[in-house]
Amino acid sequence: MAKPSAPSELSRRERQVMNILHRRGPSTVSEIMDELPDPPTYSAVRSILRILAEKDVVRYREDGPRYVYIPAESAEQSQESALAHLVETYFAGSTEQAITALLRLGDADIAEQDIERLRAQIRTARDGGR
Amino acid sequence: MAKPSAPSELSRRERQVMNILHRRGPSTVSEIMDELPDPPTYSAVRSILRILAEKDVVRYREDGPRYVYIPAESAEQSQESALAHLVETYFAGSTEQAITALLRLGDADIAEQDIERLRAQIRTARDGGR
DNA sequence: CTCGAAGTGTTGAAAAATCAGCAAGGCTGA
DNA sequence: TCAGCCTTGCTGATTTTTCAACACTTCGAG
Repeated sequence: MAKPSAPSELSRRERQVMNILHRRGPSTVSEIMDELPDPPTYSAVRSILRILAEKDVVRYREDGPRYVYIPAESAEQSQESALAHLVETYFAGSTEQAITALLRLGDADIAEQDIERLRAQIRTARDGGR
Repeated sequence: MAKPSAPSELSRRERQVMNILHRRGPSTVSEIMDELPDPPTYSAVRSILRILAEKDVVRYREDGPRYVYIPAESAEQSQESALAHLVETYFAGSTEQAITALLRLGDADIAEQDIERLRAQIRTARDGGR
């Protein structure tokens, strides 16, 4: 049944819509349209959603008078594959480097030595876990 | 001078090429072509690279007889913006949740209690840094 | 020197994506 | 009730993306 295929297979607008759905969770056409950059008409947004539904990457259910769209993959699956792809693409597969960068991003004021300490502890935890 | 604009502005093929560049670092046209899924002809890949260069998202330098392409943004900048976007899109802006997920991804054998301990320490480090 | 392999520059056409318009149905509040 | 508003179903055209072909240059082997 047509696996969701790689995310890189989605077009630009399709990806924008999927990002919105991942960020917001269940959303109506209007809500999606409001968040799109350079928003096209209502009809155009609906066309994109129709295509995404055909590709089985979104599902929808009726909620009273309108449709509510959600990603077909579970949030956990999406998070996992997105993280895996990012680590592979930007950090040469090093989860540790990614975590370090994330720590800096989360709070730029963390002292360097604290980061070093955390990295060491992460390493220890990993070795211990093996 | 035309800032690189959002990555979501890139088309599908353009994005695929950028991912390859981020992963491999400096690459020739042939190398990029080899890594593309459903690789088109040499000419087609060159066209994409030409457009990316016009958009100022890649640069190239001559290396002997051929061109070597690299992303215009520094690796650090790219990592940072990619992480920020991912945290925002998939983790509701919570760096902590993202780190937790990353720990699980990196080594599924880490014991739950170890993860909890790390999370607590991260929180402590963050509060201390403020 | 001559030939072939490997690159690049450019152009234009095929394919895909994007978008808007129109008709019709249902809900809501006056 | 019924008028206005919001939504969906459908269709076709415009714009963008994607791709391949051709001509020219450079480098190195024989």
